[in-house]
Amino acid sequence: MSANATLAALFEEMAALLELTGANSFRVSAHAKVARVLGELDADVEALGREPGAIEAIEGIGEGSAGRIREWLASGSIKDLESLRKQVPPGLPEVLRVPGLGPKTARLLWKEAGVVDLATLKAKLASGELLGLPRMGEKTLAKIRESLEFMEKSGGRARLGEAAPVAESLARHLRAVKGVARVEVAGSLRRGRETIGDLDLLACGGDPAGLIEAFRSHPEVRSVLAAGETKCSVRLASGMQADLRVVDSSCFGAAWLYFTGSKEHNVRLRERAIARGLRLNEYGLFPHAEADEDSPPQSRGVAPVAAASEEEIYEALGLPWIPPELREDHGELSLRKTPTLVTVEAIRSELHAHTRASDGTMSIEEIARLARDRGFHTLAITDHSRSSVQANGLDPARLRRHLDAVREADARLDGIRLFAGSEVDILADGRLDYEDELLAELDWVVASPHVALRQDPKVATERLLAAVRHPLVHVLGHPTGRLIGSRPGLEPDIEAIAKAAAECGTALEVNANHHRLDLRDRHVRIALEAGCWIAINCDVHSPEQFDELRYGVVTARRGGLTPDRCLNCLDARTLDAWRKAKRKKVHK
DNA sequence: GCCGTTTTCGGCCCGACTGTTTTCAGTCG
Repeated sequence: MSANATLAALFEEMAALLELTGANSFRVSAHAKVARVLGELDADVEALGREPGAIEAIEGIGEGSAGRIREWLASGSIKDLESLRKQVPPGLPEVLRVPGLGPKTARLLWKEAGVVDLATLKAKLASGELLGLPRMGEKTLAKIRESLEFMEKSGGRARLGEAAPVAESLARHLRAVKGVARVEVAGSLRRGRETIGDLDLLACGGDPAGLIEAFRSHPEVRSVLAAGETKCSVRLASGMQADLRVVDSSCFGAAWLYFTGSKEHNVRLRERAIARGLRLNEYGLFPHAEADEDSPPQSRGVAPVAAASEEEIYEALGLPWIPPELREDHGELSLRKTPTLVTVEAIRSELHAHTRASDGTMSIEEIARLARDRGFHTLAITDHSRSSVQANGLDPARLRRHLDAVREADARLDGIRLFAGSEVDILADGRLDYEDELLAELDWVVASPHVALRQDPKVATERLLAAVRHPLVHVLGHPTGRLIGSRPGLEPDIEAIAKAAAECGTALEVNANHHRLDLRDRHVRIALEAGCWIAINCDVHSPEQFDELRYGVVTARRGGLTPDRCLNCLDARTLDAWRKAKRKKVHK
């Protein structure tokens, strides 16, 4: 684990321990913020530690935390953390992860009932001895039991590609309710995060009670967690939680903004509102409350400055509309105008696809026709190379016959250009899986790591650098090889890879498969800052995988990708020229 | 603990829902 990730985990732990010792809540959230900032930091905190003042310069990290970070970098431990660990049972922080169970309750259970971890919590729930503690009635205990059960079964977040279809099914179901004007997805799904904790939907128009009734009666709903007049939370059969809010159409924009988040982005907006003498909530942007009025402005009939659309709220705050994918408090509030990010519609080619020759399910002609039907002008056929035995990789003789077949199809089919290429394995030592002589015969080379994905980061960096600098490679495919939720993959120095890729003109791939999303969002940002070309590829093996494109696009958008830096947005002639120029450039 | 178009002290985002309350604390997003 990198120093950044380790320190993020330690600050996360400190925040939890502080909560459990009953520390000031602002102190707790300050630690949690330091953890978040460290986790998302692009720069290496170890390197920053060597520059005086560099750690303190990071927004959200003050003198105290910077001191603790340096203490850890120098000694490998943090005194304050060690002392907190002595005050709290080591298993207690995991009790905080039980949904519905917060710091106050965890502390109560610990101090009053001797709960020290999930195991003792479970045992004491079973024995009935928790009943009768302050605020611990039958219903509360039943909810805790249910939450524990849920944690054991599902344990975590769903992948974007699994959550999105479920949310869309719920939205369609709600749109069929009589009188409904609008139903939209919000939350981390709208922001396009690679994993989703729960689904957020927003609706307006029609009868709120009818909407809530329709929501809780969707066939996927297993239990209802809460249902009020405007809000309903359910647990789905998949274990995921889904929330619906019903709002008035006059404040739909404020609600959509609010429930899209992120939480940190919202906090920034509210701070900005206050600085302008305004007050922002999910009902709108209002003139700030007078000192003696502490009830919400909307309940006093105060007219909002803006509420109906997100655009007018941002405008009233002196901001351009910010695409949801950028709402993470990563500096987006300093944007002067709305960036033109890449879209699914702007993608005109697929540059990484497999046929039956290796491990795909389609013939050359079938996949070519599908690509053409989707409006693509170019498709790169890139079957696996010989080392990928499990994927039926092609040896040189088979590859040459396959190239002939692709070129024959290219000549025969109208309306689509086929590149005869390969997805060539980057071997563990950085060599490619075919001789240069053969690679030179290919129109298109995607080089990807498939084996030795637990390499030391320094070795992995050298390995990928060798592929990026190879004169015959066009694209570095799924650079880290990670699989979300199941395989961490390589941890190369992405800045070094990006720098080399920019110099050599090699494109870096955002693999759109929802298990991969590799490069990930923050890597895309690093690549763009270095000046790289990006390719968004579905890595198609079967027809439905063309539909994964949107996950790749949204990931690239989160990294700030504009169409002018995206290979797949080039027109056919320019792309072909890029392909040829790429090899000439490096051959010089 | 962090931070600064009132500030180096005194703030720090805001409302819905639930359960156990007889007016509200706790949790969540």
